[in-house]
Amino acid sequence: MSNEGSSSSASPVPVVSNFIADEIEADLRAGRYSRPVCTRFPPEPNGFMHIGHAKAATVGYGLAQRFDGLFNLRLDDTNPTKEEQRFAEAMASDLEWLLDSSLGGRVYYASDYFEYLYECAKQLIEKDLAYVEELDPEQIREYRGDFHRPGRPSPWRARPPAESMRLFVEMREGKHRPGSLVLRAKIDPASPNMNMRDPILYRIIDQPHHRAGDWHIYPLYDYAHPLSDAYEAVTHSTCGKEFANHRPLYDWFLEKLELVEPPRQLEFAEIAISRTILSKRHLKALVDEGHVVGWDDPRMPTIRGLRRRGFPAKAIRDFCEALGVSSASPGMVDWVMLEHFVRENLNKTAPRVMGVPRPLKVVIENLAEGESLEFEAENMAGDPSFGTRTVRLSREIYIDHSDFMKDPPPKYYRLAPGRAVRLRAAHIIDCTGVVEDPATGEVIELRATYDPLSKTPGKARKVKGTIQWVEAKSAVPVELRNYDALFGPEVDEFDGSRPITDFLSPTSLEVLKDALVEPAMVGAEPGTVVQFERVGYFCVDPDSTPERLVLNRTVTLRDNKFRSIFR
RNA sequence: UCGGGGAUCGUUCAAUGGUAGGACAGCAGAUUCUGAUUCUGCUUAUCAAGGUUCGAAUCCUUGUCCCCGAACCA
Repeated sequence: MSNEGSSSSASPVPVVSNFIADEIEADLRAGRYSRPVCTRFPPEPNGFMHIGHAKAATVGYGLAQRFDGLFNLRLDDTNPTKEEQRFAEAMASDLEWLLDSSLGGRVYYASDYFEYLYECAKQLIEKDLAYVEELDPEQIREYRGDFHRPGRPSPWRARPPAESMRLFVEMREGKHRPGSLVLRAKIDPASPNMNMRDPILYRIIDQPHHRAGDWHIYPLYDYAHPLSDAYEAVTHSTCGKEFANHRPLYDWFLEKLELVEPPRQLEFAEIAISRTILSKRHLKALVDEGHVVGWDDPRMPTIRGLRRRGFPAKAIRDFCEALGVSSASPGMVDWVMLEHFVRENLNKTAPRVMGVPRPLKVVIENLAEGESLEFEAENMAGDPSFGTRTVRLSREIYIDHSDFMKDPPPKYYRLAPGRAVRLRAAHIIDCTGVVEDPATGEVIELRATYDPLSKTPGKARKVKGTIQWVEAKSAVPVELRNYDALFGPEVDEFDGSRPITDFLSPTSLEVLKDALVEPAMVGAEPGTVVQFERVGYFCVDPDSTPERLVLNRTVTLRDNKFRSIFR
């Protein structure tokens, strides 16, 4: 019954068509590169991969596929105070799951280039293109000016290269305190582009690196990134539009170090998703403060969370593809679009099974105690390859509370006093009585009769409604975890000025402990996604045991038409 | 208003001087042993004003609005 690997069928090479593909195409025609196209996805390993990373990853990967090129995962671990090895390893495995493809060993770390980066910095010093700065951080900021005032040259800007070289080597050796010295590029203190006002290349951090070992100086992004790209033979370095202002600096390093066939930085619009927080800092807070069970909590927008909740990798990829790649300003895309692709994928892959979230007992009066009828139910209507399962109808069954109304509105097709519905895969029943709790007036049991002819082709009468049900005797109790949005609708206004917990949705998790499912679910492996007909998709949680089934609701089925009858 | 980027259905992405189109959402209808799926049809957009042109979302001018940038973060 497991369908965990259902998305692992070889997917055809995606046809990527966007303005970045056009740029690459033009570079290829111009013969700009004598090496194959190579793209990369460069996350900082300071948390788990989330849905916000997915677009950047799939764009880079899709481009590489499109041009029959190479794709690298590069863990951008240049700041040992924020990064951890466990995050790096999780990112590699999450990325392989998302891409449904092995990275073929092309997993690299910026920290592996530290020695190379260090040598390049020494070259810049020799060329009098970098100098060791002695101003403290506040002074540097003061000298840098602002949007309206040009910066002033630092008094240390004219330091002879030999002296900078000596100090830089000492920095590496740990002979200076953090904050006391810094290596800066000598570009233009008065540039209108703030990034060009003698950017800092190296700072002192007295902390060993979790991979690279005993270092005292660490390169900054702006310096490490272009050189890492070049070192890996990347040709096209895609990134978010927020880095567009950094492009001149990216090019400056490659030019001054005289690297041949330098990579090109190409920016595209990243996108935000409604009702979703993608800041790793805030996601980390939710984990650390215990608002969720972990990074893989099914409510989390992390890849692991979505996976545990049953989102297929293909659905996430389809979603990213549908977003497209543009140079327009980043926008906000609706979470329901992601859900659409989840439904679209699962509709074709998730076996059908019946389950009742809120059981309501029905006694079938014309079926004697001990008597029962058996039916073969299709696991996927119209697709015999999914097989069938046997469902049994006997005197006591359960239907869902939502499928009965004492006073139904017009066009309500489900069960009501005196009305008939079909039990999915079985007979039509007529509701003959309602048993209420005398104290509360709540409906606690229904009486019904089944129509023996209603399973005979040609003789069966037509009824409008078909509902799911389970036999009382064989029904299996299950813990259903119903997930709504982790955050309330007002979270789109979240700007960090108030605690993230203010935006948590109070109803994000509803646990239904008395839900019942068909015995067919027993033994389903964690990760299996099924569709409860007429309800939604559910994924077997890793916490699930053969004794106690635990299912996470993936997404509900669309029910606009049903809802509309109540309007 | 220092620099950079951008503005097309409610949202998102196309159209690169020649019929403004797709996807999501929405609305109607058909089919249906899932009110699902599937199918059919429909509504809705070029920021504004000028200009060039037989013809402008596209080119030019002016204006308006939005996003990014002043970490020893990435």
